[in-house]
Amino acid sequence: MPTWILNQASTLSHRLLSDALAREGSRGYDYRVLSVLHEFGPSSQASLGRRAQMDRSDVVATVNALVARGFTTRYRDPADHRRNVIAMTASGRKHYRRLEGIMVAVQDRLLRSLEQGERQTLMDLLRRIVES
Amino acid sequence: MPTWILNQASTLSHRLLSDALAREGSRGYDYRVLSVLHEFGPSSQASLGRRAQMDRSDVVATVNALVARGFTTRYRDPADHRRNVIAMTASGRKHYRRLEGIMVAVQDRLLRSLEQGERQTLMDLLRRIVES
DNA sequence: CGCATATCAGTAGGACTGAAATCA
DNA sequence: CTGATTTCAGTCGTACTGATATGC
Repeated sequence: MPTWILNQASTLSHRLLSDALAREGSRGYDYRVLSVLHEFGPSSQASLGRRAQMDRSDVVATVNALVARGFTTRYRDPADHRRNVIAMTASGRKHYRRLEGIMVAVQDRLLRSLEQGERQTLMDLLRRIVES
Repeated sequence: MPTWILNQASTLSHRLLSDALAREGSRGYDYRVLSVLHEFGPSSQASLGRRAQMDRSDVVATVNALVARGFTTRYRDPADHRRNVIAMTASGRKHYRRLEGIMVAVQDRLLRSLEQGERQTLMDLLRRIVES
């Protein structure tokens, strides 16, 4: 069944990913938050959640951990006191680059049995499912 | 990223599936165990686990629930006292048929934006990833 | 003995909920 | 007031581990 094979592929992907990220002491949520910060710069937690498609409460926990490790800062937004501004530190950027490398390697490991064109096709089909 | 879009598709699939199964008071594990029993007949818990790709301890919990609802029986295997024999009851078969219908409907819902040939292609690509 | 099986207790990460407090 | 934001304390289903007991 499609749902079953999809689940198996996703489980494999998740295992490869979290094993690899764990070697840097990180998990999926860490990478997702850092990559949004990399792409969009300093952001409120709510916007991190929207862009990384994470729940608000998971953003809190993830940012707690990132701040504790010195990878991001968190301060109240002077222009809107409801918001926190989360920003990457230099060491956070370094950590993000390491995670980026890991991510690229994992993509290749996951898709190694497919040709370039097939990888494109797969992405296209999955995207259409998600966007339906 | 492939891992990301794959994860999104799988999350959508999982949501459709568990919402639909929940309407019959079941979860994914229930269906997986019942479908193995349907295909292979009475089985030990270890073989259920191997065939449904479930952990031994999750099989225990799932069979507990299925027995409690009268969908399967569990008795010691007279030929090998280490084993339990798990078998579907009549009401279990009826329940399984309901779940089957739900599963088929969910596949169609999930893949509704793809043509028949594209569904085949997708399955083929995913299978090759899993089998790599 | 080694190995397979079943059970229990517990862990881990991800997705999510409800309620409370703060403030634009 | 309404609505957005942050935080806390949980739940849920899935996947998995370690230890124990039993019996081939």
